[in-house]
Amino acid sequence: MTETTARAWRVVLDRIEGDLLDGTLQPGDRLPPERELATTLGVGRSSVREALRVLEVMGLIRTATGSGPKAGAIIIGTPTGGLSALLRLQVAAQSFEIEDVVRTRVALESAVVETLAQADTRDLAEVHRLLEIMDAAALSVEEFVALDAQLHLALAEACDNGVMTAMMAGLRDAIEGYVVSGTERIPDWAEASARLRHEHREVVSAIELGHADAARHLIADHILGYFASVSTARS
Amino acid sequence: MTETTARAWRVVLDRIEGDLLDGTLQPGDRLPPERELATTLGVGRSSVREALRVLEVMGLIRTATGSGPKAGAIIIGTPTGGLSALLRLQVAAQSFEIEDVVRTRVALESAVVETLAQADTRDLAEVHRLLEIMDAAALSVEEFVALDAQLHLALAEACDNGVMTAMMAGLRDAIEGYVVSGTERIPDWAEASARLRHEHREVVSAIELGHADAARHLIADHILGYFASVSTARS
DNA sequence: TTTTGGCTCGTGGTCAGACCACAGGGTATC
DNA sequence: GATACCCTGTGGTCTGACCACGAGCCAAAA
Repeated sequence: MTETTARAWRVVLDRIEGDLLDGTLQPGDRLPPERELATTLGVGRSSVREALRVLEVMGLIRTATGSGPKAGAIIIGTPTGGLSALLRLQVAAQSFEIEDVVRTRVALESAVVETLAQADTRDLAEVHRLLEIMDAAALSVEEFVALDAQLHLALAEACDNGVMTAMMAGLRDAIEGYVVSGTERIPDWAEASARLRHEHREVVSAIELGHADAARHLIADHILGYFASVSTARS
Repeated sequence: MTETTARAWRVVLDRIEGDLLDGTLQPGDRLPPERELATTLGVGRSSVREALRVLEVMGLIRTATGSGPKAGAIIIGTPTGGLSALLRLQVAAQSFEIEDVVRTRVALESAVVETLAQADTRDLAEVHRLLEIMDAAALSVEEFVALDAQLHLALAEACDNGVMTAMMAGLRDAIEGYVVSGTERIPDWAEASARLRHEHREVVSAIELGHADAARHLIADHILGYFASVSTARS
């Protein structure tokens, strides 16, 4: 009864979600061609495309033109991009406060470092590699910020939790512009970056010593401290 | 030059995001009509619609037919729905593990209760209301699960952090099906629900006593305990 | 004058058809 | 046997058309 009122693209979306849930569609599979989906579901091709567009932006499918096995719409699982886009847009639309994003990052990263500190084994090779790079070279502000993002992301990835990794990346992305523009308010960048690098190493040390609580507080102070220094003068 | 390679709908999406960022578009504003956007940006109306569909699913706009001030596409900020849809789909596509979702919930809710416990003032009226309801009535499993979701969400809302609230709601939504079907594996539901209710009250007590660490551990055990009891036999 | 009924118009929702660009595979040619 | 060509299937896009809906307007009726 409500099927007639349901919008056509939602029919397509629900169908695909259903096929995903019951295993009809698996990661790596190809979706039927748009034209076929349209006739199968009794909707127009444009409605199918609207649904596919949503799936694409959310990182569920990848589309390619041409022919062959690599063409068409293929189920993938790259949640990071979609999460980033969503959070970025919500920040742009002012439905998310920067402060709330930062506090959420603190919550997630505290859990990350706590988990890492309590783990029996951990692979921090990438983290150490980034620490070295950030110390070695004379970096521009933009390069430093980019590496910093990579470092925090590497910590999340070491945790081997796809959800947390994706969320951290998304949250970071959402406030990327704010972080970059915020560096302008820091009077002595050389000193600030030295302090940030030192805090990074302290966090990693705490993790490797298994000091979970210390790591939690260090990372929280690290993040909050940076944003406090950046938001001194509120416009 | 790359404008020809950039896909048309992305042009629309980028334009709207830009207008959002520089304040040309504000929450509550109406977007130009689809046909006007199409001619303005030099793309087809279908491409405009694909972009608007993405914005709608992400919770950034609300569309309505008809005429008058309430019609058209209006900027809103309801990130919860979009986040839920995204996480739900990623879980369906098996790019998110249930276990990772649960652990992320633990991380966020730990932070929530810690923040509440450390706060000078807090409004837990809704939380207490839900606690009463869950104790008073003889609830079906579905009702109990729904109320439990509301309770956890109420805690997040008491924290006054839009990002965390949206994420918690989304994470909970994503595994809703799993939670409901998991109740079947619990042999003695009456005993289990009594225990869950008791744990809820313990958490709230710890918050109100200002015992931040205790609250953190209680909520973590509460969530992890439930999922451990539900996933005894892995298929 | 006031009310009421229908009319018009602008909006999103949908569909059908057409064309293009692209990539792979098959086929004819050298 | 190797190469160049065309054929086919795919997504990407545009155009035009129609529908449903809702608000505002205007004329006819009370």
